[in-house]
Amino acid sequence: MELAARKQKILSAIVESFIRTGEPVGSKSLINETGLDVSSATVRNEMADLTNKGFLVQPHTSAGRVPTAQAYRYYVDNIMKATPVSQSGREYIETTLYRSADSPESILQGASDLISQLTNLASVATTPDGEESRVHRISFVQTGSHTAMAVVIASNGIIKTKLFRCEFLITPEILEVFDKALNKTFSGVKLSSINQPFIQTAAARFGELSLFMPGVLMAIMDGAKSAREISVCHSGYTRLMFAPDIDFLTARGVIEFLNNEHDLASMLENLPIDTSVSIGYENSRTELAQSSVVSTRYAVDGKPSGVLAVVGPVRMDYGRVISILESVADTVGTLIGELTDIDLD
Amino acid sequence: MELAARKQKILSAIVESFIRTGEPVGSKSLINETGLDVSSATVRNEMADLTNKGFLVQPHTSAGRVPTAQAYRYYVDNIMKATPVSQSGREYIETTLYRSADSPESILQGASDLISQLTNLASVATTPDGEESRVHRISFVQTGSHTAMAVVIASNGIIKTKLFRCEFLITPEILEVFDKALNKTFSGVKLSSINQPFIQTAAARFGELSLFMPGVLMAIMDGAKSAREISVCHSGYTRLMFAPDIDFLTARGVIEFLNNEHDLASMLENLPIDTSVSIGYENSRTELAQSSVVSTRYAVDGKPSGVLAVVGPVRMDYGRVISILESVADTVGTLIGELTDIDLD
DNA sequence: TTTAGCACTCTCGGTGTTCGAGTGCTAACT
DNA sequence: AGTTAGCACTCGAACACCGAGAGTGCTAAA
Repeated sequence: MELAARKQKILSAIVESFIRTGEPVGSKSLINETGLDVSSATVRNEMADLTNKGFLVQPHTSAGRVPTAQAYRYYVDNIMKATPVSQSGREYIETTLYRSADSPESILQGASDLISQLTNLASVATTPDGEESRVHRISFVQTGSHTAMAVVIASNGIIKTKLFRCEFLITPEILEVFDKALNKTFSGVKLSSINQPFIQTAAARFGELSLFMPGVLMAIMDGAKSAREISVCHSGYTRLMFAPDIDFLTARGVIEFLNNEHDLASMLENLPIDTSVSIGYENSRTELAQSSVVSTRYAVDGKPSGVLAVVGPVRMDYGRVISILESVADTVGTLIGELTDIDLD
Repeated sequence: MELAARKQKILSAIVESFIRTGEPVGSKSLINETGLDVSSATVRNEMADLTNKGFLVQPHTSAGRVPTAQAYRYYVDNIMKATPVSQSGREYIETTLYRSADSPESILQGASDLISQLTNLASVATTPDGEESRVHRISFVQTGSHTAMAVVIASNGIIKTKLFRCEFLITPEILEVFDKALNKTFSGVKLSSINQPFIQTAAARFGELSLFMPGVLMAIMDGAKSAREISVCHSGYTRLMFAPDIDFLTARGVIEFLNNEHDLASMLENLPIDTSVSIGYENSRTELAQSSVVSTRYAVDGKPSGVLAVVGPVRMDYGRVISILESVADTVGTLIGELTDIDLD
């Protein structure tokens, strides 16, 4: 639905004023604040129209108007211009993230921290999934007389370590045997196909040698699993409790939801590829009906992968949040790209 | 201060009733609920006395009495009997924790989760400090053409991995050289003495070889540092928000405090060795003035080390919480003890 | 189409008023 | 001397009421 120029101007002014002050805005004060060249009565007429069309509501008869989710939606889609991040802001993002550019997990934890800090809201980020990657190599390190560590190096640059225990005394020779046999079996295998049946077939192939291996095989399976699985980083839940318009129940609901790995992951999975804004009840989750979620995906080697998202009150500065998210997404994408490029032959 | 038998009985009844209901308790209702064989007037007289002595307060003239922190203190010290954990409860604790008995960190994260789940409150736990431990061994794993991982194995069983990057192409031979040279330098060295100066002296000793090593040395220093430092696990902050008597501001303050690694660590450090209860304003931190902290330390090989703690409303079931904490502490102590015993020669 | 004017509506903050739970005190009782 | 019944008193919670102020919708004139 397209709105006439003046209606749009008035709607925009209302949304911006409300985002700023959080107070319902009346016809008179709107004229005072913005330099609109019409009388309050005209504004009132337009407002009545916008109310009929579903863009505004009145908390009660004698109060000003408050924008509905539909108004925010229109504002975000048709009016708002993204406030681009300044040069110095970009540099800050790059240098901050570069400092934690060790592994995908630490990059994304850093990104989440950074986003939360810049927006002053809660933030979540997911690592790229590893469904398509393969085992690059598996190494072993002795950590004790009966314990050792398996290091699973995946083709997407993710490295996972798992400890395991053996009944027998571990020697360098034994680890050598493990290394040879297991790399032969696992190298190049897709992470997603390393499951219980695969492990059992592998064990069968090793014959009696497999008796020595239950711990190792489990460790590898676990390692492959966690290298394959998306992991969710989050940051700044307390900031949410300081955000305006967020009362106890809302904050509690949102934080509880964000802490529930399963539900959160399933929501994040379903987010679109582009930057998107979910306002209030547009969110599928009732816990988020009082909040908005702004999300985007970063691209690794041109392919959209993990998501970066911000959760905050409906009344937030969408323009600023979107541009911060997109800037960080850019940087995260390149950093992770470099990680995978350089490391593998 | 010792109280006469009847006074003590009344105080106890008031505290227990208030813990249960959260309502100020009056003389009449107290008689109804407990089987006290005196009249309400007598109870009133005793109550007036207890109020003078500072054990009770009235929110207002015509309300019942509410126990003060002093009353809880007296109750915890003189009246309360610890509710021992049942046999099945103990078994549950043991089997749950055994499942995550890989490393000290995972044990303590598991312990924190478990405590929070059992008490329905927020919980924090710290790993043992590594000030006294030494480097057992350092191993290297190649992870890419220019990257590798240093594995620092400490004498207390803590294992830390750090990634590093080299300008030159890494080969197994180079890692071999690193392994020899660095284990010679670092094996047996106290973690606490591996700092910037130590690294610099070491680098000087390697002569021109050290030019190849800045990344490795940094990785080792970082690894040693994180193996030495106490790490704080926490769990169940959302549960705190569901606890009775915890309003938005209190919850926010407490959670913000718990999220501040530095402040939290300094509080935990100063906790006594025995099980202790800090009630309301007894806490040094103003953020915790509305809450109570119950804490204990687990012992590894007979030596008190990390702490387990619960944070919750003043009105909590101290007996239950204390016994849960102590049970978990027992199990954590033995599990960590086994970890360090078995793994080193 | 815009605007001035006006009657109307509804919240907010302050002010009684009632009701009930709980108290402290006193005098009688054991 | 300690305990208890009785009673007057206190204070907060709940509710109704009121006036001020902000904002509206409608109408009639520009």
